[in-house]
Amino acid sequence: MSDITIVDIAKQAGVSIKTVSRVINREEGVGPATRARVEDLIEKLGYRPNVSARSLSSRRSYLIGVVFMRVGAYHYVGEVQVGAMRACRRAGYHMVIEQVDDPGQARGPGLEQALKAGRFDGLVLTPPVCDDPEILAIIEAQGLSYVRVAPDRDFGRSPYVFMDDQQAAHDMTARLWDLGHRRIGFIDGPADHGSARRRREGYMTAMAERGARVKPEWIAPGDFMPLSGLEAGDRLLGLSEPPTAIFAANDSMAMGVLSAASKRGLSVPGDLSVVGFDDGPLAESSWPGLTTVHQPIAEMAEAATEMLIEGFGDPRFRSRTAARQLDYHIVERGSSTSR
Amino acid sequence: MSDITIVDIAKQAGVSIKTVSRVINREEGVGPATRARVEDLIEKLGYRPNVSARSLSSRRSYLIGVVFMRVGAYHYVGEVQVGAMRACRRAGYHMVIEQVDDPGQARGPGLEQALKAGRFDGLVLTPPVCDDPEILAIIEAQGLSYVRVAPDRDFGRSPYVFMDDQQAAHDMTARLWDLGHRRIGFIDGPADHGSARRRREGYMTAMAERGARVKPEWIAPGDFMPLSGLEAGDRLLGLSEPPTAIFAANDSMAMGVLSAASKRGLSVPGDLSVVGFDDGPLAESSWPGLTTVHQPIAEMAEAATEMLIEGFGDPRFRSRTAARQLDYHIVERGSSTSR
DNA sequence: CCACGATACGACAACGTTGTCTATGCCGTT
DNA sequence: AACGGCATAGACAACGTTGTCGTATCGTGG
Repeated sequence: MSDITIVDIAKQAGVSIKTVSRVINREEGVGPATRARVEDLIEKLGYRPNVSARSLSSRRSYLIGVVFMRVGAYHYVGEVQVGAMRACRRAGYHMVIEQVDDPGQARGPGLEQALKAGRFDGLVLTPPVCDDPEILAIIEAQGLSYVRVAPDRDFGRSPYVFMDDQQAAHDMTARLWDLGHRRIGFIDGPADHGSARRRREGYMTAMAERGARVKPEWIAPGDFMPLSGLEAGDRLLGLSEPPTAIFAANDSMAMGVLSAASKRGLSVPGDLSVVGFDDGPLAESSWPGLTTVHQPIAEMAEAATEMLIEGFGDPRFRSRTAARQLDYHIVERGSSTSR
Repeated sequence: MSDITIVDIAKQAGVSIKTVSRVINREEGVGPATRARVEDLIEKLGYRPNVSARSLSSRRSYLIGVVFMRVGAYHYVGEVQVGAMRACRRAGYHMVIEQVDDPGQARGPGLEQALKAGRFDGLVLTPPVCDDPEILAIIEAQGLSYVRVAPDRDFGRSPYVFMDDQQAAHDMTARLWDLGHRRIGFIDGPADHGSARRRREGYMTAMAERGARVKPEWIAPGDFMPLSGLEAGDRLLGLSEPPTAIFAANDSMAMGVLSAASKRGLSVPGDLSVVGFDDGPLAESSWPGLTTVHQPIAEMAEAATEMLIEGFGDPRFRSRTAARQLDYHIVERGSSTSR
């Protein structure tokens, strides 16, 4: 760790520390010659401002917290981190991750302690945490800035970034229909997960628009984990009139359906079409490749982090909310075909 | 954010701020009565020490950096984070994640900038980053503490946590042999990945011990990604004398092998036994379930973080290295059977 | 040539802790 | 009674920045 401080730079440059501070922070009021001299010296001595001192004085920590729960695929959280990190690095921020321990005791001591330490300039909240009223209450009580990714409700409560899950699921269902499928099964996500709900609604709407009567048993419960996809697939395929296509609310569960099919000796897509949602790493590596909705997870997290750094999410302006919508697209692979 | 400081507590308790500081930090030299009074007041007013001030004064940031690269399964990084977070929370630390941008330009500006900001009390390095000489050089030049998880070389260079990959792969190979398999294929990991190399060596040793001549074409290249497992599996199964069992160096690639088998109409484990390494979420959700080596990833990261916080890894004592070994075990599922 | 505003910079006090050093009181010992 | 030693506590100066405010210096218009 370099031991040189702003004082050393100031001395050697023959200016006051305040002037050096101004140069560092790109403030006005420094002549071009002075500025150049100071900058050279900073470069030459390899000076780095001390973050703690800076934080103490300016009351900003340059720390962004990303809060999530590990439900379903690790992929989701991974992509969120990738996107948030891009935005953080661009702006010279660091990214602290805060994991919510458990769906049940969401506000376990861990998270609450961490939030109350008061270190964060702002938080990025991802589903399903972004819809947890207890957690939101804690955050707001702290007076923290936050931006949400794909929230499910309280849209006026904070800025957020989203994509149209419902429309995407609608499109996907329509595509299966156009391929000639009429008995289309759906595997649901966790009950309290907004995206899951919206995907189900998109499926329902598309079916209803086409005059199809969706039998209750066509919708199987799932929890976004692969195992639940296997079970749900097993259940659907065991019906007296099994579906000819299954739409899983995420890729992991779709993978489970592939397993369920192979277990029963059914070929995909010959005997059964299977489609998913996410376009994670599994989708392109399965055989056959999985037709799925590409969700721009990293981009959403990046946008949210950007908004946070730009000052949206500040509690003082919480009434002025903002939203950014990103686009999805369907990726056609081999797991679905016409009937 | 609470605006009460140590001064407020001191005033109300009728003691000096230093005494309050002592109570907070559980230092000696405070009478039981005084201590109780101060603690009550802290509790009552909801006082939280200001982290920046504390860092500035004590020269510790209470920030641990976890450095990784997203190679192969997201699962690995996820588990690392889970483990490191457990240790961090126990000790009141926060966890900053630092992603290495790209294998090629490992020390992209992002990571280097982040490290040089000098915020970290210490770093946890995971493979393959923990073996990157350039990154190690940067870290050591900064005088940073670090502990490595499953390093591949330079064992005297820092403390580390590990498990015996080679022995585990040896055991797994032996188990396949005992099931009657003689032509056992192996799918390798990335070339520069130490764990991958050790697993291959375990396989080679076990085969050699049993007098088996491993044909070069039995070892197929892979990169820990599922797609490479599919390709490698395809290749192995296309041999004129295909293996009766395939051991993939991780679960993701084993999943690819399952796909390759199903693509060729081979049943697992009837026509082919498949085993993996990791015991990630995929292993139990595939059909059939994957026989694999359970790797205690979270526990290794937790142990490493603990060591870091306890002061191992301090550059002043770098010569006094320490190592902790954790245990693996083989999880038997349905994907392997006797021949 | 003067007044005046703009520009460029500096002095100094925060920011809220911890580290170091010193002071006080009380006990047991001689 | 004097003393040493320990337990307890406080005073005060760091720590390295930024914020606020003040002050030279300079160019410019009248």
